Amino acid sequence: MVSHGPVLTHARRSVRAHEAILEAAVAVVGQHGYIGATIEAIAATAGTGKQTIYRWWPNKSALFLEVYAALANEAELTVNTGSVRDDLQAMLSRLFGVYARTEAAIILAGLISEAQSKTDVADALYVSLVERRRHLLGEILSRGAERGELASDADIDLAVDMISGIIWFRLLLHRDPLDARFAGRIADFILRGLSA
Amino acid sequence: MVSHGPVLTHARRSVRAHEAILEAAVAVVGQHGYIGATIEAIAATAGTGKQTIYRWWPNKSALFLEVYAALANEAELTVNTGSVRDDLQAMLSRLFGVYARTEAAIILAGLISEAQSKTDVADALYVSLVERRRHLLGEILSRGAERGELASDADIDLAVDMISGIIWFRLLLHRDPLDARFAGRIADFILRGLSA
Amino acid sequence: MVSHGPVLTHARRSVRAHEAILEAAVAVVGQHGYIGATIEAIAATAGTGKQTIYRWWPNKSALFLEVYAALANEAELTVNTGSVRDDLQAMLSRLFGVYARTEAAIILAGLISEAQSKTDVADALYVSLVERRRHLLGEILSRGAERGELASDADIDLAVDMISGIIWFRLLLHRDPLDARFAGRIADFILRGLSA
Amino acid sequence: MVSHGPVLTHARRSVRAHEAILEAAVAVVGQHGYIGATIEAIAATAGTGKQTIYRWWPNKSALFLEVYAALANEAELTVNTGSVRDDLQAMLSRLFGVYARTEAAIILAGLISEAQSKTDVADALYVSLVERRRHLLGEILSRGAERGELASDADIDLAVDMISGIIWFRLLLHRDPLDARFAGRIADFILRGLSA
DNA sequence: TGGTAATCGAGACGGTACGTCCCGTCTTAAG
DNA sequence: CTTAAGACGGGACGTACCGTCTCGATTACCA
Repeated sequence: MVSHGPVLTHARRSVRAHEAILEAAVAVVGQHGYIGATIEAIAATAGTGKQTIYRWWPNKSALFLEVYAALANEAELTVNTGSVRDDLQAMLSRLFGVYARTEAAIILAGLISEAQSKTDVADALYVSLVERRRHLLGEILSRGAERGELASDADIDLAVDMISGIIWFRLLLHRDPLDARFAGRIADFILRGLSA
Repeated sequence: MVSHGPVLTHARRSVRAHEAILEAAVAVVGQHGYIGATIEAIAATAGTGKQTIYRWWPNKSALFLEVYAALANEAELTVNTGSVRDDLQAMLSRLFGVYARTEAAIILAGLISEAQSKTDVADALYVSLVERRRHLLGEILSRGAERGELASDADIDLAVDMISGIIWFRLLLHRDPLDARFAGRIADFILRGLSA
Repeated sequence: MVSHGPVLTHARRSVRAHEAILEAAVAVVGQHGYIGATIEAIAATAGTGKQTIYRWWPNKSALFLEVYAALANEAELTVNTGSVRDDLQAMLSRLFGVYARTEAAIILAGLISEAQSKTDVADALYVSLVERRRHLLGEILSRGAERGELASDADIDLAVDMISGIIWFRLLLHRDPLDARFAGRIADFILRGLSA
Repeated sequence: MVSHGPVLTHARRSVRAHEAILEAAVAVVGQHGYIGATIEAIAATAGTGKQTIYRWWPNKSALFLEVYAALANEAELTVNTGSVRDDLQAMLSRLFGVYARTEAAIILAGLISEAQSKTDVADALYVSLVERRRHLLGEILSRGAERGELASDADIDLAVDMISGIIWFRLLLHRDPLDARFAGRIADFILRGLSA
């Protein structure tokens, strides 16, 4: 006889409500900004009770961390063309597409703001965003180094953060566009910075 | 043309109250974060009435824009050593000092967050921060270009934003330190990126 | 006419749950008062699901009407000593005992309060309480009248309500005690009021 | 130089809001009963913020104690005709009028219910209602005793509570009317009960 | 004696109201 | 005319319960 794990004899999380809440959060943050996105409005938009939100997320940041992850699914950013320049160009273009199409930027800015005074938000953001991004970009650059495209003393770690940094900077100031041409300029600059 | 001078000389803006409010804003934002820094708490901490705050600043962002400007007086960042590397190193070290000693990062993150959905905040931030920083860094790099330290096709504009970007990135994720060594790595990378 | 008897005889009302709920209701009302006695708390105390309560009682007042009836079983108040004074004294003493030992007063006050705005509660209370009490006291006084203990023009109906009234008044203000001595004073006063 | 008492340098209670709240409380309790009379609904009806209610009354019972006092101004019940019967008849008729015209009964029942589990409500109710009523009725009967209308061993204290009791009983069961005829029956019964 | 349907505990759900905090406006009396 | 104080109408907070619902598990009759 085989144990099948814990037996749950009670009603479980409603898929419908869960999805409605995530969608409503996106809609409301788009209309009223991060600070203006109230749990009250999200619940009303989603057609759920407030308690249903609080039951599954301890606070607004936790909800929006999940919303952000759903919007900017960075797992889909992996590329491998055989050239650092092309990899960077492709990956950044794809990333820019996400930011252009979604409310990810507004949410990101709000989360960064909250992270300044809430350690748990900072931790979650670091793990789900910084480390993931470092990993993705690190792989591209490491492969380039192995192929001999980069200088032996290249500061890869710094390059990785510089890419993230310039994107944030442009993204959160939303003046100049994040487009394929900009991706190309970044790739060029980074390659020069990593060459001998 | 004749200057008539002030006519209504009764009880004008109280210097004491003004300063107390700015100081209280810093103190409160340090304790409760940007979102948690309420006008109510600032007024109470400053020992003023709420109305005195609303009389002189239209809203929280306006107040914190002034607080930020007072903390991070970027006018004091001008340097001119005769070498791009030394200029960068010096300027960044000085800037990092400001961020290390003050609540500027928390405030900056809050303002960026609000800028996502409030155009006036975005505008003010752009003028008082991005353009100023671009001007300062632009001067350093332009002088270097004139001296022939940089490649003729160097993407100076991008380099300038990259420097701002990496600083924000590190600053707002507050994990790895912003110190003189890091300033050096940035300077090195940028110089390589701008060379032939 | 043919009785078909029960058709659906599967899984009937759980005696254990029923009793546990009544006991829990008494316990909770004792701790938190009538308004504070929530179905949620009663279910938790009884160790049942909320639905089990709602299955058998339409609302809180219905539940507490049953609880009150179980506590203050007025059927046990019948007496017949052969003297109005002794009957009254005995019956009231017995009644006071119930009120002294149980949470009946708290529940009664809550039901009266709800009866002000809910006709069905008012009706139930009238039938199960006022009429029953009038009947019991009425019998005592009628027997006295037949025996010639009372004046021929005695206002028996008013006397009956006066007895109920003074008890409520004392009971719900819970300052002065409801004891045998008090029962005696009531009996004396009523007898005088009903004499010539 | 004369001290003029404490100097209050701040905004004071709004008469308009205060009155609007009391009136709204009456209106809402009339529509939804005591338990159903929510602070939220009262504030909305009064056109005030909820906080304005909570600023001046700690809870619902405190508010309704004031409302009850305003409705049933028992100070206006004093009478002195020279005869106990006439005094009682007049006073009760006047009191019945108040109860017939206002929501006093619903409020009273709610307060009595809350008094069962909240000592402060019980205390307030006792002082503002029971003692006041005892005093008023006590005076009528005492004067009668001095005039020799009553027996020397008359149980005046009990008579007083009996009058209050019978009124509550009729009032809160709201079946039979509280009218002048009923006032007469009470007066007669009480007089008999207090005679030799 | 096994099938089966109502009942059970548990608790998620859409709601309403709670009592609190803060918003931005206002009123007051003192300077 | 500004100030400190703080009341005001309003909106959102996060929590407690409402009464309804769904979910396996249990129960106890009936075939």
